[in-house]
Amino acid sequence: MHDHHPFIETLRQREYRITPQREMIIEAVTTSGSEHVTAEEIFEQVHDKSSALNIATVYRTLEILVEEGLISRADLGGGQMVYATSHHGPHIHLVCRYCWQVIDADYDLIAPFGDALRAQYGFSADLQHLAVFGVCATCMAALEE
Amino acid sequence: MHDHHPFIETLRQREYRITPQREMIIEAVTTSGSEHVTAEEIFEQVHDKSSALNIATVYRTLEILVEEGLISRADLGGGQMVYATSHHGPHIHLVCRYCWQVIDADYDLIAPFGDALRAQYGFSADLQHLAVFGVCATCMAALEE
DNA sequence: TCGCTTATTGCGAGTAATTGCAAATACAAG
DNA sequence: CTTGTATTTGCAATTACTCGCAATAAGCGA
Repeated sequence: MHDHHPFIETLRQREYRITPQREMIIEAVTTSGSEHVTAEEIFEQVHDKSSALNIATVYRTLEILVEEGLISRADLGGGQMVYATSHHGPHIHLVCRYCWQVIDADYDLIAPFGDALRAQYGFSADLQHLAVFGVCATCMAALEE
Repeated sequence: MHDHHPFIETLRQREYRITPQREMIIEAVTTSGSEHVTAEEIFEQVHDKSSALNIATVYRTLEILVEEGLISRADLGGGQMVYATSHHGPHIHLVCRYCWQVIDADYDLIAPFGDALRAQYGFSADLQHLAVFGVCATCMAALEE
């Protein structure tokens, strides 16, 4: 019983059933070269190898992985959610709503805010993969000209 | 040529054309009793009085109002975006991803984060109507039991 | 190994929001 | 008031995602 991937082992321990679909999706999401993947990209990557997969299953599996804290999801505004494995470490995305450029910002900037929410409201905010919308320096300069 | 609503006047000054549809949508979004409205609610409210309106026009008009800074939009996670007029004042929504309860939090908590982003990255973040996802105190207690 | 139970999948329908394009119309100029 | 034209609208198609339900199959015990 050798499972090849720690995510599989974690899911098994938490009493999820290990299906070929889930194995393929986990394989795809964790071996992706880029930092962020969309559900559609995962679907295509897996579908190339095996046609036994439905897009709804991709969404449902990613949902489980997010709930179990193995991956994180962010809305970068391009009309699709993006997913990242948690071992990339917490980070913030600053998304410009004019040029759609994404700037990666230091997580430490938002950490005090998370602490304050926990202290004041008992609320544990998901800030490890936060997307913040706004206007970047370049576009701001262009607007003010 | 008396326009009744400051938003109309602002749009006219910025060289948008004033159509009956835009007037009705602005009327609906600003006279709504509740703090947040959805595009669908606005559409229904206006459609009751005049059938000359399409849902796509509602979305396009709201988009303009957001871009012009007259209203703000937030994704509270229920599958629908909610809109609020800016004069309600800045506020944060803490959305629990288990029970979907929404807690209104003090804007002052997030203000230092916005300042830091501006200082360090020249990025002007839209934080005046931010939705933050996480787990509320009640659900957290239930999970840890 | 063979069933049994229950989680999971695939499929199709449904939802909120966006977009391309032709028809309609706001508004300025004559 | 009429005309010209660029903007805006309505419509239909499309996208990203979700959901209900019947069929399938994972994992357990015998």
